[in-house]
Amino acid sequence: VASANGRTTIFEVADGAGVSITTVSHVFSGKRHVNSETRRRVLEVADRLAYRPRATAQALATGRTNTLALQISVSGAELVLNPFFASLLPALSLAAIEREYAFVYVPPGAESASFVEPLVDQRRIDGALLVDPIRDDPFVLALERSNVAFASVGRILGWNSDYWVDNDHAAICRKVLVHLARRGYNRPALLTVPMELSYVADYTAAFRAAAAGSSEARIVVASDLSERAAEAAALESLTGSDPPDAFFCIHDQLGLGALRAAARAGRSVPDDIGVVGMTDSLLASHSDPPLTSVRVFPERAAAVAIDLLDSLLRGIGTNVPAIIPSRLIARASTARRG
Amino acid sequence: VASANGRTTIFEVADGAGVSITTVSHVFSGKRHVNSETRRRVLEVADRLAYRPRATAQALATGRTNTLALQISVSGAELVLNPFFASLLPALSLAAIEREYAFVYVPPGAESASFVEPLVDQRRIDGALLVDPIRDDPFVLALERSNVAFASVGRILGWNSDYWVDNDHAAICRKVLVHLARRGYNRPALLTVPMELSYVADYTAAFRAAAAGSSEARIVVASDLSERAAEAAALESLTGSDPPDAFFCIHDQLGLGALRAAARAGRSVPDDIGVVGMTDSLLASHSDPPLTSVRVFPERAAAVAIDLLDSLLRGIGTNVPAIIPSRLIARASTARRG
DNA sequence: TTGTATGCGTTATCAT
DNA sequence: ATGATAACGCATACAA
Repeated sequence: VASANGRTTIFEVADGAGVSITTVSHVFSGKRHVNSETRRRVLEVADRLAYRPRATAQALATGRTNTLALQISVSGAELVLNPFFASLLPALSLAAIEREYAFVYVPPGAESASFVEPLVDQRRIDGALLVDPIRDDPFVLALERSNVAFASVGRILGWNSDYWVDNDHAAICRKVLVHLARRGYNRPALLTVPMELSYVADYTAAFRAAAAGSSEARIVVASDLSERAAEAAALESLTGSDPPDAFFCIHDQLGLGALRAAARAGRSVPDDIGVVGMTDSLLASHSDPPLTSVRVFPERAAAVAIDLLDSLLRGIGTNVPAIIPSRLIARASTARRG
Repeated sequence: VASANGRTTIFEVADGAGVSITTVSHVFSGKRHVNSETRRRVLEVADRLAYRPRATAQALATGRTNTLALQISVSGAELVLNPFFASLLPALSLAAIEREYAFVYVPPGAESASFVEPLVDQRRIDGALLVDPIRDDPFVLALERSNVAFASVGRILGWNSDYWVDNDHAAICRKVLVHLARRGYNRPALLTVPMELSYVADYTAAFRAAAAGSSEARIVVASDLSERAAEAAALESLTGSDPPDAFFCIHDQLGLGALRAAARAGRSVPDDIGVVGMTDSLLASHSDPPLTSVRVFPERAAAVAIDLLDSLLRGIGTNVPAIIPSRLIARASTARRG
């Protein structure tokens, strides 16, 4: 019993079935045809001995580990609050499973530097999937240096590649602006943050493009993604000259800040000020008033991203960047009366 | 250049340093003494050739992969809302890194069944860490069947093991009841859910134990972890006979439900009804009124858990279950006047 | 359709 | 203090 428990090798199966290890190998890999009667015998013996090819031996022989690395560049409160990220992890791992990859999780930031070295240099992974990657992250640098393949959800600013998927930020931006205009908000501001992420850059660009022709684009920058920072920045713009009558916030949390700023400035939401958030997190439905937000689809993005990486690793690289559509969820924060 | 890029083997280093591969191996493993001058030469050559021992070859030779699996049994909204879980993932992986383990993430539930087989049977992992494990989960069953070592955060109900860490639920329960009593709430109810997790069972037991002697323990069971379910259950108890004057909720989200129930029953919080939540999530500080809650320390739990698993894998198993302390954060929801 | 023999890059067991 | 060489368990080029 003890010897049969997982310690069976290809030799014992070959012996038991009266064939060579080559045949056993091919029965499991399917890489060459095996007589159906022979195959049946092999499988029967393998089943009886609870045989499964050892992944470590396969890895040494083939040079491939069938393991991918995953890094999500955001962490802490942002990760907690954002259903896009929270769903992405399980979704990505499930998508990888279907392609028979195992998944190593890599924490973001400088603290992961010591992790990156053994992972990349010891060749424990075939490739990596990066979510909202940052150019100077130690992991990204290591992948680049060691020439390990990767794909990303969100582009890497300053890096040219076709291997990424993303939400359709430009379309989202247009959709939101149309929504606001229909409700009579005609001086919308973009409430954003100074972060070096592609989606941040995309919103700024899309907002500018949409505003061109009308007045100058109102862009309000909060110092970070916190509600407090958003409140301060929004309040300043509301009390300044030419105040906006709506905020399109690139995260729900910023939206909460905008709501508070409106209250402190003595304006009512939605009558005086409209507020739109992003990612449709639980904060959006629980705020007062509930926040109009944009729902994104992490499961879809995950599946597409793994597909992309898989075909890159197998050299079937005819893919192009993939764009995932999203959906506007209208709530009270933009339900202006009359 | 191309040949030197990560494809260097122990042979080339041995050649370059004029020693045997045995010596090179020992320089890197430290498993036997090497003359300091020899060591210096070896390291110099290794550095020049960018040599790192291949993990796959090490794994085949030693039978150990230096990879751990991690499974968190909760997902979706619960994972999003609960800072304990959200911080646990990065914290666990960092703790694993320090022990030189890579980390494979295993999604919870039946969908992971197809994942579990290759991971466990192909011996890709040395051991597993389970967070709030469930007895019938395919992964847990596979580990058991294949005799793979594991430790857990939270016990597995119906499974006897010393390899777990947990928050000090009994102490938390006492702390909360003392807090409520001091504020004059003397008919507290436990608001819980019917889930087969050790912490759920622990709270029920601790609450019963604390209530013994006084009146009978008031235990209100919501059908699930949602705010809506909590509201319904709490409302029913408030409108029944012998209504409670406080709710100790085993999750912040249940606390939000209790707040709504109080409002619908025409009671004010905190004057008529006190409410306490758990895990001190962002929902707690953002609710109206802000929720008194219990802060737990995932980073600490993570480090201890990895330690435990590591020593189990190395056979240094003198460890005992570890209990992590927590902290009560008092807010307006229990700030009864007078 | 199947088998033989070599390679994958280490670690570990003996030697010296 | 250091070496030679046999595992480790599979995949695969070459043969038959």
